[in-house]
Amino acid sequence: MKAPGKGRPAVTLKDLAAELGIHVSTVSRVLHSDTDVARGAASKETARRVRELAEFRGYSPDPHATSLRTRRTRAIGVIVPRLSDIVLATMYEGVEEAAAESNHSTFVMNSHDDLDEQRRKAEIMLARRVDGLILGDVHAGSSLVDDLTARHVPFVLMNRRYSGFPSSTCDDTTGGRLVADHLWAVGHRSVAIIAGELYASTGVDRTAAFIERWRALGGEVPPHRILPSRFDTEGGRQAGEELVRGTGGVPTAVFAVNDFAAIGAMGAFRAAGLVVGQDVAVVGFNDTSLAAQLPIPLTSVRSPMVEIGRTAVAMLRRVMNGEDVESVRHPPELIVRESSEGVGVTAARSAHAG
Amino acid sequence: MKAPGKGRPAVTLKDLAAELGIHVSTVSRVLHSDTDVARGAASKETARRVRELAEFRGYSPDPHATSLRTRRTRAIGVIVPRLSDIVLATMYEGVEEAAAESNHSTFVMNSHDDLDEQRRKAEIMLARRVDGLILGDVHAGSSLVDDLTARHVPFVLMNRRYSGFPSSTCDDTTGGRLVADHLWAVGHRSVAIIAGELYASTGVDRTAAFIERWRALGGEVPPHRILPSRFDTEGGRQAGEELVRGTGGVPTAVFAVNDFAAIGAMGAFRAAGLVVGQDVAVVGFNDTSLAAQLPIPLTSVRSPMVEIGRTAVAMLRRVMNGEDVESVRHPPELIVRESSEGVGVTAARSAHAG
DNA sequence: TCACGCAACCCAAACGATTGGGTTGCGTAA
DNA sequence: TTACGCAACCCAATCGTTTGGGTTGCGTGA
Repeated sequence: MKAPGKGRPAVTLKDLAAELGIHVSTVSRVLHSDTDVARGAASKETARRVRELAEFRGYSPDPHATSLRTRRTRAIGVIVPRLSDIVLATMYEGVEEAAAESNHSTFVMNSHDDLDEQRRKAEIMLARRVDGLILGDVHAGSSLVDDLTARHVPFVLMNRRYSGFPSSTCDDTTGGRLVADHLWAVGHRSVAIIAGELYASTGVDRTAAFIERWRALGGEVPPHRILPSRFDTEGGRQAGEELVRGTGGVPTAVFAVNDFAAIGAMGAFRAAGLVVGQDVAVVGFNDTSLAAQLPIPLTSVRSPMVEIGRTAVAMLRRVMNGEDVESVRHPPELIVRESSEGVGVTAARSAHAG
Repeated sequence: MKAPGKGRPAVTLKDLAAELGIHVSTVSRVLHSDTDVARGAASKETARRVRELAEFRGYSPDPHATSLRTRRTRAIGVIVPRLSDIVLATMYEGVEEAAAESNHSTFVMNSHDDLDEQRRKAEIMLARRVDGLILGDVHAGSSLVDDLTARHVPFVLMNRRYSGFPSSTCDDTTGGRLVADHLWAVGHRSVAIIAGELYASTGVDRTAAFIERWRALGGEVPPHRILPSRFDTEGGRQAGEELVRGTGGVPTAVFAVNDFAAIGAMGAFRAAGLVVGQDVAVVGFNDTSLAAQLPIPLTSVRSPMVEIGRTAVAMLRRVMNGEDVESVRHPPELIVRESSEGVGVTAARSAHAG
């Protein structure tokens, strides 16, 4: 197989200037002004010739020379727990889109939700001289955000919030309430929560809001029915198995703060001989593309993931301009499907009867 | 909320040199030699002082100045169809890991499997002056690879192969055969294939190998039982619905070239009142983390996704060095689960009987 | 008539790092 | 004694852009 080898030298401002017989600074100014002539830098005619030649030769400014001179890179760094989590990958799509629209490039890195790795990755990005950071993996109580602030690094949070710092998230509080209202309305009274990681505001907020609303409705969620978990299918399965094994019987409804955890839990229930949607209702969160297509379609709270990513970029741009920004909590929407619908009533009723 | 504002100026070689009272070139050479002294650039004692101060001041070389001078960026560009596809996201994790180990950064972009966008993204990466490209989205017959070759851009392919160019992929041919052997052994004789996009070697190779092996075993796959599809759950559902609607009855086994398509198909079968694992066997591909946790665990072909990504980086490094490289096809492994196991025999038998 | 303004340019110093080629000054072999 | 080698440095050009500040030369108002 052929080995392509090195690329060829690119066209520079100097090349263009030489070919046109004018000075590079003139070329530079022309190519930077969007108007016809750059604040008197060149005649209309010269400007036209410059632009034509640049186009013809396929000139594209060297980003390193530019960055070296201007001290900014038009690059933003994004850190997420892991891109193989569809939720974060989708948010990143929004980030990439919005960044491209404002002529920025993005670097992404996985931190695997590890504190040391978060720091390490942030340092790598800063060493790359990114203009700002988007953190999608902030942990409750992490000192990283304080350090970044102290170092005057422009950044915003995404996905998870952290009080006192600007973030673009789903309104997880509303999301949790929607689920409580739904399960209550369908007739459930005995519920459990697969609550996610304790360091992630997503799981914490969804759980807290659910509980609060549930109480307001007159229900109760006993502590042993609130299970911290990983956010992936494996985590959901473990929590599901624990619920099946647990004392006091299986609840009639389970709220998993994440679709993947919900899927894992469904697996555990099924392995225990329970039919999801009949014996036990399951609700997830995020309404990833899988939810609707599962063998038993999953009720889930739809969060505007792409929009969350886009907003994060918009906010970061303002922060980089030194402006103040307010956090944005995007409203979610409950999508009811078979896993918790209609049949759920049966489970709840028979549980009451039994 | 506070607006962090701009970062502060970083330490430069000049700063270090001034503080030590020596010339910046000496500092540069010291910091670049891994040995005690740099080919006689400084005394042991000076070298020590330089390194100590650099560490103390937190010196990190400006990548733009370096790139400007050396004409290389230690950055590699990665283009994938979409990161929200767990398969590509996982391969990218391998890429990121391996790149970090050899001190390279990576840029990823989504092309959405659109030819124009592939070109556009590649141009953006080249404008960013990446040292090389990893393409995870090559289309059969695409001219992009030829153009890149003509321009002497170092690149390798990942995930999908393209004859004549170096690639790191799963051995999809073997994968397709494994599935054929398995379904045949379990007793199925009436099968269908949800074949994926026709421009992707993954789907094409898996399908072709399955068919070839199936014929060798004495079976047959009628053309109307080979359904091209998108790679996501929606695509699988559509294909599944078509199979259900189709003339000549539903096959007893279905091979979807992708786990997500398999999940979509399972949804369609279930909606039609068929029980997967009993009435119809389903096999997926890639063994994503979902497969094992589904309500009906999915038989799937495990492909070493992280390793495929890592290998792509290793290959690209060689290409960037001007060396020749051979394509690597990573061997897959069949993981049999409920969706096609045991019970499948029943379906096949009763189909024969009926 | 003459200075003054303005259009249309040019000049050169940065930005931070790398690197081929010096320049010292000292020890030592012939 | 002298030249030669070598260790330990320094010098300056260079990568491609940007940008504050010139310098021309021509038209024009007073």
